[in-house]
Amino acid sequence: MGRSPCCAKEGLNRGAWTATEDKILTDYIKINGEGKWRNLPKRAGLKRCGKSCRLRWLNYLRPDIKRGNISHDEEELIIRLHKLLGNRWSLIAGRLPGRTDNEIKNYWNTNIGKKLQDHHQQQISSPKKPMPTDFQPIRTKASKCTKAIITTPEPQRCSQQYCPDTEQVTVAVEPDHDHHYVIKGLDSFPGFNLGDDHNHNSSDYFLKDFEMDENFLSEFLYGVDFSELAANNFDTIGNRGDNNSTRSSSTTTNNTSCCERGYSYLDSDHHQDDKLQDSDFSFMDSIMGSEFGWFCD
DNA sequence: AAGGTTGGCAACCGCTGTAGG
DNA sequence: CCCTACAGCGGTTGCCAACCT
Repeated sequence: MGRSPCCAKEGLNRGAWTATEDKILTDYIKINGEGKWRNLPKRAGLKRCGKSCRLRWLNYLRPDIKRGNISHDEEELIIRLHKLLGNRWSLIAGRLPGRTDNEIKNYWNTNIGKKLQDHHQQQISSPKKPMPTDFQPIRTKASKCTKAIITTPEPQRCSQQYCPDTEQVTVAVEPDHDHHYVIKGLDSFPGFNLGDDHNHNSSDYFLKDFEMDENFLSEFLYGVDFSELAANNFDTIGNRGDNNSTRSSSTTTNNTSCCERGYSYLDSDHHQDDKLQDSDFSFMDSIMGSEFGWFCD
């Protein structure tokens, strides 16, 4: 039916796995461990291709697979991660213990994606609640942030020399000796020199866009326990009594788009510590937004 | 009751990145 | 540097049960 065989070899089983095949595969992996998928079928005595064995193990037979429906918390987490990561199902699954990329992908396609589509249709016919205007994840094939575009609500504050046509300023972002990403050269932008001006709050400035190369995002997210964050209430990401995590608390209240509501780097309280700390992901709630109230209704 | 339709999910395909020779 | 094998990933397909007419 249109689908060509996974492995061109004749005599290999295809389609649904039998209980016997499952047992053979499970027993083999228990003894020999995962990996070497190509040789596994022959060694285990299975008439399957290696790819098929790997998939069956990872998506179904693995002992740590969580069964049952996706919970509300998990769903919210999936939405937020998808907003951040796009269709990087394996990355999303990595933050949901016991869930597989395939499961999340299927869930998205059959539930969440449809809800979003329905909501979009509803918005077109009778707009009620605000929906993110740029409902697109940020670029995900990225690994090192090299440039950031910052917007200010007060364009006139920005020197023409640096932003001749718009309210935007592009600055360089470089890793320091501790591998923290630092926005460079802000002091040279008169409009952003906040050293003697403490009247600004963190909602005044926004990172609008990022220019990144590979791995930046992965490094960025490394070590964040999203399941824990989910369990402790999404709205408090980065603000759970952590004195160093106050940057974004005031950035989530306006109605600007999610990108424009990105991490406010120029918080006057922290201008002397312009670093993205490894453990400080307080900007996440700004990036991912609190605009999903409409979804939960 | 029978046939058609839909939705959910498991499995497959093809592409890509990476390591090793 | 090139080639090959392998593993992993995301998109797509097919099966089947539930639902509808």
